[in-house]
Amino acid sequence: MPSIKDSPTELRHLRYFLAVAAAGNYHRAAEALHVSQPTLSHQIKQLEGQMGTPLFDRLSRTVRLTAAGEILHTRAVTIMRELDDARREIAELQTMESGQLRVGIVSTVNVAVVPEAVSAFRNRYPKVTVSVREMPMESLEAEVLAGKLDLGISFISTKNHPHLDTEPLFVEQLVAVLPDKHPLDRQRKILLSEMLAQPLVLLSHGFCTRELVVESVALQQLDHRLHPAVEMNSIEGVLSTIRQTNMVTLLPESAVQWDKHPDLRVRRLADKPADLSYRRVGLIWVNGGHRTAAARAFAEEVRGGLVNGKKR
Amino acid sequence: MPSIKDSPTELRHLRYFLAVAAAGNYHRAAEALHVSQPTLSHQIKQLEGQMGTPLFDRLSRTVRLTAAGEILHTRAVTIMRELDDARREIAELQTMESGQLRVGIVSTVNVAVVPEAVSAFRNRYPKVTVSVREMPMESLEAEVLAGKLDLGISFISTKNHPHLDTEPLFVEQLVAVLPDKHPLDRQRKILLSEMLAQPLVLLSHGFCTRELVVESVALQQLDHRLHPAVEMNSIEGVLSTIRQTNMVTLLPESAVQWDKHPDLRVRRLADKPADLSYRRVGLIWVNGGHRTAAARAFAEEVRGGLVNGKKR
DNA sequence: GTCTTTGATTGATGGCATCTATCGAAACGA
DNA sequence: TCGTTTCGATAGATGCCATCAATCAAAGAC
Repeated sequence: MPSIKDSPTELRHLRYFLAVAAAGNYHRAAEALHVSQPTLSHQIKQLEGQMGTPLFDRLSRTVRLTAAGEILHTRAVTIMRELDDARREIAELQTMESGQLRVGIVSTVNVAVVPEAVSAFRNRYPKVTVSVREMPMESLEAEVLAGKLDLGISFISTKNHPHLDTEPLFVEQLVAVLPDKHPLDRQRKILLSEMLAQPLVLLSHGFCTRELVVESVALQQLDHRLHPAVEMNSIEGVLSTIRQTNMVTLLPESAVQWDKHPDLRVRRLADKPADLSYRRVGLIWVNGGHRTAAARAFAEEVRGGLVNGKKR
Repeated sequence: MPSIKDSPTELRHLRYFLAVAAAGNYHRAAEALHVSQPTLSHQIKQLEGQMGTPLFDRLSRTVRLTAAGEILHTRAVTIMRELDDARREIAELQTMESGQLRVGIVSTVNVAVVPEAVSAFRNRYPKVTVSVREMPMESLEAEVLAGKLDLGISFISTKNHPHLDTEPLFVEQLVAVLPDKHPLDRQRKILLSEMLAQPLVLLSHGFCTRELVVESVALQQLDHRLHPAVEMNSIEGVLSTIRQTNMVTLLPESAVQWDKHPDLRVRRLADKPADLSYRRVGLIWVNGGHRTAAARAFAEEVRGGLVNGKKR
């Protein structure tokens, strides 16, 4: 099969064309381009063939653009500038002199880890636009997969989507929260079963932290059914209620900035770790995908905000 | 010398890149491009190397643009459109669906030849902008040479600029112009010397038609010195003066639309042609230059307006 | 006139885009 | 769970074509 090759226009043609137009002279243009003059002649002739008309008037001592040449010249200049711009823009993306970072998180990590990381990241890379969106774990996975998020911080487990790479950050486990001078606080150890025997204030169903409590109970196969005395749909509400009613609650450790509540007592449960439900919180990346420089830097900030897998 | 080749970006890379982005799949893109899939892989990898970052995320069943890929994509689309536009614009120039025609003329040809040609040209190619500038012969030559005019209509002689190609159109020679019932009109023949014996109305010095008269006198080596009775600086003025004073004048034949002046008598001089100065009027092109389609078409109109080298 | 400078032409060469063939991974279907 | 299919990546061979050196022809410059 005699392949009909008509050698399409290449950027090389335009580069040579622009050089000749600038030099007004094949020899000097060839010199500037570090190619031989016959090469230039050949390529320009080829370009003229592709355009269907001469681009230069070969006068005795100089060459000059024809009308068609003028048209191509303005276009070629634009084309070269576009390509340069693309290169510069991409380079800026890598050095994070521009670009955006889109992070999706589940609400519990928004208390300390993420705000700190965002702050540090913004200080270091002020030109990068940061978007942090709090959302349910499922949407988060979907958006990371769809490329709408550069990075996710979510719960990770063995049954995460196979196209997602995960990296554990810390373990989120239940702590007992007691008002000051509560009787349980006098014990050296507090067990989950002891907490469940108390009148409890819990978050409403649907909150993922509430589900964590449910799972913990199920894990211990306690015959207690979970009977919260009060249900509320905000963490702050739960905490205020505890203060004023002398009741207690169970919350994930990282869901609250405890130092803002010095009047409350926070105690780890003394059950064996295996007996406690907990969730690993971690980074979520697309499996084969390119990790944005900004996303990588942000992940580093998040890791840096944690020591030995615990906050601070 | 081991030449350090870093294979610059070519349009081929962008074409392949766009095809992959559009297809979301190397194999289908390769099919659409009529190249093999390994070729695509190789070229895209090369482009990614040039950009310094991956452009596609290779996911399991599909490929997707990275952030850098998105940036390059918008630029590449622009680049391809620019090139297409250039091609289309140049094609329009050739088919005269656009463009401009810049003609320079000496004033004598502006009477009949040029207006007719302009009219015919505009009817045939209404999309082409026509610019006709009347100017002295010297400026005209300079501007044609400088590429500021596509075509000139001027006097031509052996001593025209060596970088100008000329094509004779017609010969402009002196005619005697007499008012009705002037005594000279009764003669079968009128000689230049007889005209010079009359009281003459002539154009002022500086008009090229006046110089033609001077040259004619010099050519015949008549000892007459040229003593015009009246000098005027407009042809219409000369003609009006003749009507009212019964004087006569000498003018180039093609400088006046004689049918607009039925009351005047126009007589060729009966001298041997060699004795008469005359000017060949013709087209002037730049020597090695590209002749614009519009200019060629206009030249054809001019030629068509003349028969046997005479008007009409 | 001679010498220089211009772009065009010619024929040879090697770099690189392209091919075929193959691999390995992953998704899908039974 | 095991083929089967569908991805993209890789390896080695091939041939087109950009490139070069050498040369030519024309036209200024002196």
